[in-house]
Amino acid sequence: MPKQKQQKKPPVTPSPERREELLRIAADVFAEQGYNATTVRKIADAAGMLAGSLYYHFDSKESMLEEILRTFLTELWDGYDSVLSAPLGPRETLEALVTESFREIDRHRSAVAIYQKESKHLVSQTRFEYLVESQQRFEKAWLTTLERGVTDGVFRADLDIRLAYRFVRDTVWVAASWYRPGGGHSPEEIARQYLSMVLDGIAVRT
Amino acid sequence: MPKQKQQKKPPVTPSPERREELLRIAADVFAEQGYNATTVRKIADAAGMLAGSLYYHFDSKESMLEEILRTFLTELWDGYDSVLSAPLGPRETLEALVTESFREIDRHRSAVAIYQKESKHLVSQTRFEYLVESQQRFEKAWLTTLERGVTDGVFRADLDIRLAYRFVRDTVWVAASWYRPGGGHSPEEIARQYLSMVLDGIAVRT
DNA sequence: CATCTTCCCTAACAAGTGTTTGGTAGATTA
DNA sequence: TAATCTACCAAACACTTGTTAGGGAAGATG
Repeated sequence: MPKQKQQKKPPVTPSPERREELLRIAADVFAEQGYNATTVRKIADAAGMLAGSLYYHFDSKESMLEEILRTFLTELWDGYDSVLSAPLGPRETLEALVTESFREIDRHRSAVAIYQKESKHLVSQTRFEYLVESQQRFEKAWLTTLERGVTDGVFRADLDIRLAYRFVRDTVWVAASWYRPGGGHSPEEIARQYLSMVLDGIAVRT
Repeated sequence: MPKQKQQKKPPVTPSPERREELLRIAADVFAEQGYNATTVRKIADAAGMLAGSLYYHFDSKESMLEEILRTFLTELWDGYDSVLSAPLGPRETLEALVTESFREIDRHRSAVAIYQKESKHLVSQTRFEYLVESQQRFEKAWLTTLERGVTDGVFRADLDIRLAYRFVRDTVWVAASWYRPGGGHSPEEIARQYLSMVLDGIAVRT
């Protein structure tokens, strides 16, 4: 990171559509090569322009990353909140959350991959504090649902609830690393299969 | 990557013990900050020396990464091979593989974390071709075990076997991202709980 | 027509990158 | 004691990095 001066926005007004398009391209490169391994020149290449031209649209490389992750999380919580505010039982809530997660993976595959790889190093920067907040809401939503399920007798009571949380969480989100849209499985179909395994296990019932 | 000339080893002979120690340190930094974000100066700092001094022990930064991953995979396959060659039923094989995996996470936490984050970009380089080979053996071992289980009637036949494979695989290895040795749970204890969830699910049986 | 706006290019910058070269303090060996 | 070896330092190297400044082509607007 060579320089860093003030961070005032340029007086010019780039079109939001072009911004979105460039962010989509940048997200794909970030996801494939990793944020740090991705140079602005690679992004510019993929967009068919030169490195400096990106700075007509964005303040910095880091701003692109932030906008990608923030857009994703905003949309994610739109979906989650509507699920969580619905009058569902714990099992139905879990099913809806998992399904919604796979839909988000389908829509924001690259952003999810970036989030998983980079969020851990980013949370220490004040600029990315919203990642921590989101993560806490996320954990609370899942833990509450699991606890509710145990209380209601629909989830097993003999499990470490925090371990179960991480189990479900990781199970769902790592799918972004191999999932490819249009690969025969719809998000709903994958969600169904995953839920079948998470809820009932892969062993035959005896 | 500024220069790159011949790759002949130095005529000097550094002690293997010191090499191992430095690799342990490097692995920790790689795992925490990511390979690309880790500069050789950071590694040297953590080791209490200067950047150039590392080159007395290693050819390059990439050599360190390769040796870390290769050491890990070698030991991993030592464990896996002894499990796979044992006369076990499919369920017992799966249990043993999962347990062995958590033991490896316990022993090579940093290497596992590095492997998960970086292997995807590395496989395209000829230097890291052994990663692909390992991954193929890995997939074959797991798929065979799962198929054997379906044939024997101990695993459910109504599941997409490749989805189940990724499910089990990811479930196990992402644990390296949060697992901390000496954190109350032994590898065997975590394996037991994970197996309970993977095999029987988290829902109460009705 | 002239002016402005949008969007990109050219060309450079300063800081940071992995790596090399030559040297040297201290222990080990002859 | 002298020679050798081990493990490091000091200082530079060629190159890459994110970023900036100034300019210009094409279209929209007056």
